[in-house]
Amino acid sequence: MLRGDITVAIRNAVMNELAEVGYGRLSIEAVARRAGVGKTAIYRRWSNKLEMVLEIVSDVAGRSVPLPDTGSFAGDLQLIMMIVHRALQHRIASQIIPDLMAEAARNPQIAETLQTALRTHQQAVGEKLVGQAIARGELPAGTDPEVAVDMILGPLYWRLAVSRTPMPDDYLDKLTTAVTAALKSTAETL
Amino acid sequence: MLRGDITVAIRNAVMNELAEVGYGRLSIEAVARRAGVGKTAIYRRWSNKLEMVLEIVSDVAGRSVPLPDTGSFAGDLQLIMMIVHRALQHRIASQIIPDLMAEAARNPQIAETLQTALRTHQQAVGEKLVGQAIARGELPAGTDPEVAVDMILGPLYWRLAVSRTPMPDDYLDKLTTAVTAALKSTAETL
DNA sequence: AAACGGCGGAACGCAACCGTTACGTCCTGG
DNA sequence: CCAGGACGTAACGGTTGCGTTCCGCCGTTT
Repeated sequence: MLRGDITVAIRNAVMNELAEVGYGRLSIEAVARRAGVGKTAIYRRWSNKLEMVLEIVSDVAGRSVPLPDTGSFAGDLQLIMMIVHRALQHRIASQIIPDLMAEAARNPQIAETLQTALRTHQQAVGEKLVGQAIARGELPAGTDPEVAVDMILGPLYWRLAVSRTPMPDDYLDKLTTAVTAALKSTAETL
Repeated sequence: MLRGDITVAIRNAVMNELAEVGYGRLSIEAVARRAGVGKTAIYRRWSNKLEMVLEIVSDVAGRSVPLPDTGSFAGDLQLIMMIVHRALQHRIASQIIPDLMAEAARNPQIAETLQTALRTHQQAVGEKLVGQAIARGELPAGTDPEVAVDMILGPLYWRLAVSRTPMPDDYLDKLTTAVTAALKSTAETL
């Protein structure tokens, strides 16, 4: 019975408000103002700020990225890099994600939500990527998917969401090369 | 004329409060309460929350890490990894840093402070590290110090401050090996 | 001994937000 | 045509924090 267009307006308002002021300073009243909506409309849908944000964010984050399978490890890696690169370049995402990550460090409920929304999927992609590459003989058998995920996401995240330094055109290529070399080397130490 | 012991109490309170609730929710009153101090004592030293936090944080962050020179690239790298690892494992640091980084994305003044306090120094370390390694012939001449810094800090930061997954004993070793291999490869693509 | 000044404590007026309630409007379905 | 329900608006009492002011205490300095 709740009107869909209003729910959409609220969802958008939450995302934008989250990007602008962060979770800590997000207020229901500001969301209502921004959405052009009464507070009542919000409280009719969620019972408080945390529940509202978690539901909305996990819904957005849950839209899963397809597992890559381009036929070669280099192709898969490049694809993932580009997807993450695009995602982290979105103004809203690049504001919200670090903010929620920081918040997750002190709020177990947020942590758990992000965990299930992101990490589970992340892990699956990592394992598939590495598994395929090993099967094709492109990576040594002992390669650790966990390290792989860190090596792939870490530098990109650092650069785009933390350091926020402008990224030269050839940067992504360099990074792809570097990560490939890095992963090939990890198993050799065993 | 301001009493030093009280200044210290306030500084500690700010750091702890920052770790617990984050910048967004940090309140002067809570700091005063925590430090066992009147609000007046705080306003006598700083004129508002932002100024207070910036002064205190940049003071702490400014304590510079010595430039590494162990004689070999592998040694330098391992040393840096361990230093960063230790730093990011501190309860307070691992809470405050992501929080301020997120805050910096929307507050230019915070961004600038962190920039001068961290990035400048970071860059110097990166350039020295890579420069030494190139001089020794351990890295190819075209190696990009910027990529190097991202490859070194990115995965560690991701793991310790974002993902917060427990770290196996051999993880640092694996990472060191991987990063070394990664950096050796980057110049080859030129 | 007296003056100075930082100190904690308490209270100030102001603003924002919380979560709830009451009201009047509008749209929809029976 | 009428009932129901979601809507926006407005107000509620309560809480929290701001930045300021005034007080009385107490250790230093002179």
